[in-house]
Amino acid sequence: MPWPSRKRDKGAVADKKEPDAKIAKTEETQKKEEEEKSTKPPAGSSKSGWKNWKKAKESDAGGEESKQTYCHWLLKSEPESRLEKGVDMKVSTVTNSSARNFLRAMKLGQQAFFYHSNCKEPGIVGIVKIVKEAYPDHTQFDQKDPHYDSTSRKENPKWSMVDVQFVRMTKRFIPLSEIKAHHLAHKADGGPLKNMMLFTRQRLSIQPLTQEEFDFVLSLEEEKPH
DNA sequence: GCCAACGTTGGC
DNA sequence: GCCAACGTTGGC
Repeated sequence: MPWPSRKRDKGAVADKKEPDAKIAKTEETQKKEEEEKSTKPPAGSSKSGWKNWKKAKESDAGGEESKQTYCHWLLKSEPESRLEKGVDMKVSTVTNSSARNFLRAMKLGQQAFFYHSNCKEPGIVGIVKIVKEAYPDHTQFDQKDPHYDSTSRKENPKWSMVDVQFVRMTKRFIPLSEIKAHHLAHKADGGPLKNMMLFTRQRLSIQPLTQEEFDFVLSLEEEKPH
């Protein structure tokens, strides 16, 4: 049986009960890396990979998905164990430059919905906040780690992670079905959830939310379940 | 650089 | 467990 492809995920554990859960994230495609490199000043480039990486992060802000300044997020997590290379993957992400860009756009203190996916009742269960912005995921350099990536170099790490901290559970479970019903209604009447990425980019595991989307979804916790 | 084949996500 | 959606890969 073939192992899942290496590009799959970098999942460190993000158990919501844990105060300093780490969410490891996405691969940068080689192409992207090259693009980023080309935006850097050619001289004096004996800077550390880390600095280059940070710089790339800043220069990356012009992409189509960064036109808007996002200040809230939705993080998908599978509540049940799924084994990958014999290791329990609590958080995973797609190999996707969008996911990577979003991860890196996360700012200290921003809040994110913690969403349970791939389970009987998918939906939002809680709120976490970013306590450490994107930094290289050390597991990609650890040969014994299931996420070891022989093609990633320390000077230019392919994978990143952020740290999030549990803030609180939502006052009630907010099921996907309910959010979806609003999304459909809002598509017709122009309401705040009309473009919500949970539906327009259904497979993206790290998604930004606008202030309006965040506020609206949060307001649902005050309502009676539907 | 198109696009068919393929593989995975994740709702149902 | 099925399969639609959709991202990725690779042949051309």
